[in-house]
Amino acid sequence: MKKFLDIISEEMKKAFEAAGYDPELGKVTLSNRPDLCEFQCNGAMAGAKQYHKAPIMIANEVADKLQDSTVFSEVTAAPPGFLNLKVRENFITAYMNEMEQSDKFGLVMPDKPQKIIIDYGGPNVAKPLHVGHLRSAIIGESIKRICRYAGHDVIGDIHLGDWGLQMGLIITELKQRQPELVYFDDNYTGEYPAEAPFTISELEEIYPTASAKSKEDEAYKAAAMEATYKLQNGARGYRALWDHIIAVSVSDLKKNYANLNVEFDLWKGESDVHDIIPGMVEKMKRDGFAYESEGAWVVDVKEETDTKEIPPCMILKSDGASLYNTTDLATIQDRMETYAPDKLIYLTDKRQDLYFEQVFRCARKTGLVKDETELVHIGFGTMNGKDGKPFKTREGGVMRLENLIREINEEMSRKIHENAETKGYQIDTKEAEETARIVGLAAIKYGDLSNQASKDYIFDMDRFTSFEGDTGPYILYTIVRIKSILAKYAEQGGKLTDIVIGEAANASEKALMLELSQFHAMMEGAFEEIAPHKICAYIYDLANAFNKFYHETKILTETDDGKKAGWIALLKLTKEVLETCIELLGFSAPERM
RNA sequence: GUGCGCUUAGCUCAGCUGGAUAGAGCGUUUGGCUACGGACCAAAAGGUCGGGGGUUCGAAUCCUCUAGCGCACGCCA
Repeated sequence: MKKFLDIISEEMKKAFEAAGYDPELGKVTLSNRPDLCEFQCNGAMAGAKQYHKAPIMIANEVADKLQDSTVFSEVTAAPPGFLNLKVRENFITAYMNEMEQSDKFGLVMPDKPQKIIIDYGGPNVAKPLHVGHLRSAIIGESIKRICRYAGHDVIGDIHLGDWGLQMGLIITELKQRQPELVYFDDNYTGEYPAEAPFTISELEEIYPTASAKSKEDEAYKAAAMEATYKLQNGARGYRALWDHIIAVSVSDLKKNYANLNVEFDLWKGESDVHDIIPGMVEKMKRDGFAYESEGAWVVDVKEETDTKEIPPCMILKSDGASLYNTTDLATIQDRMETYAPDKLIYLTDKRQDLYFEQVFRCARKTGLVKDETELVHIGFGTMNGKDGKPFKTREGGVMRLENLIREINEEMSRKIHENAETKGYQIDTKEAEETARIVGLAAIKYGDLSNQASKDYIFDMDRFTSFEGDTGPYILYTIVRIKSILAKYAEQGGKLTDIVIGEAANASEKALMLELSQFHAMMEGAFEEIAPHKICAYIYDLANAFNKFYHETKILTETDDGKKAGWIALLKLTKEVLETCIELLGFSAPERM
């Protein structure tokens, strides 16, 4: 169905045309003076110059044409030339009922869905997730869901760091600790054990140890580099060991991401494109794009219109080894060949802006992607502590993600028990724990997503976990409250199906409907601008509109059954929209809290 | 040095792509509970939108200069 603003704009455009003016002037926007009107049109002022007429005269003429409009109940011209609008109750109500009956509330699906690959997460195997991985996961997951909801064919790829020196370091350390393992016996030809010779916690301890040793011990570092080389060039035992490392690490990662409600469609990594790198590099050399510079191989990516010097994109280091760029370029090639996406979206720290500019230009120039393939880098800001500096533990170290989640959950759990106590109801520990997990996740995600992704933001535990104000828990509370009313209504024998929203009886009810009617425009904006924070802003407004309506309206005690059913229908639609939105943000609401 | 980004209420953030009196939340002050869930609602106070100049009927928004802060600038990822 058409966006509400488009429908009423059409009505306004007809009026401009009927009055003898350019219909394009009839664009209607939300009112920024809710005390005066619901919607407004500023076209009269924009057209004043063109028609050599005072804007108020134009506005008056247009308003005249709308006096018996079926859309507007009120059209008034206000100096210097504003058109102040109110829509008819039956008109907005019909729109509400159409939303309720339509799939995705009537959101228009694209004629031709795009194939979109989103590259987010980006953890390294054998290293625990820390707070630095949080934003990529949260924002990426939400963008994936938004694109999918908008009707596109979306693939989320975690893009594991699974092929670099870190793997050689781990292998080297393992060899030092357990040299007797068959993986290190070059003459071994039998099957390797199915069981990994280490657990995830051992693995997580091995890497930092090895990394520290390599920084102090040259010989150790050389051994690690050799191990990396052997692994990448097909040493059987190392490859078997690598398989174990990946398996142990990935199963742990899956568990951690599942706790965040983050799911990847693909678990590909750097290792998957290792084999196609030589061919890709050769082709770039052959096609004359790559040339040798200071011993390394690079591709020029500067353009005439640049206001700054863009350094060339390096594809091979002077020692002949590949680097981050090489892997990313090869991954682009692989994705184009395997999935032929229309769009590639990357989520990383915004400090990589220039880097991705180089990679994208290089991919375009060397023909890895088609001209029409969109390459997008979403650079997000840093998550800072209350002091405005990058988030750290109390001791000053990097905080592990699971510790952060645990702290949030403990805080949530405390509040839930406290609440149950003041409200005087029993809550068993298990339910409290589960609810704390759900609400805690909403607190973290909403706190992150409600800010513009590109900006740094301050992670404030007290603020995010608060049930008041612009927070995840407040949104959930509103949903839970609606659920509670709907459940009571059903208990009293009320039907939740085949009910129709009635005409608004008061201002707050109409305001709620108007808020609901903005869903489509908001979703379009969130998708086009890849901006989850727009969803947050919307549901916050929607929750406020609902709470105000709720406060003024006694629903269950209403004696007019038709009226009551109409309100229930409106509540149901509100709940569905809210739940859809939080689903797109990547969290959900509990049954009670 | 060059480039990019940011600067809006005491604090944390919006601002629908140029419109009327710049909005929320937290905090502060005040009012509303036999509760369809008060984790709510209503109201007050709080601003030279970093600063200067320009574009025009009209600027937080566009242009320009400038200050402060952050970040990035070939062999890390």
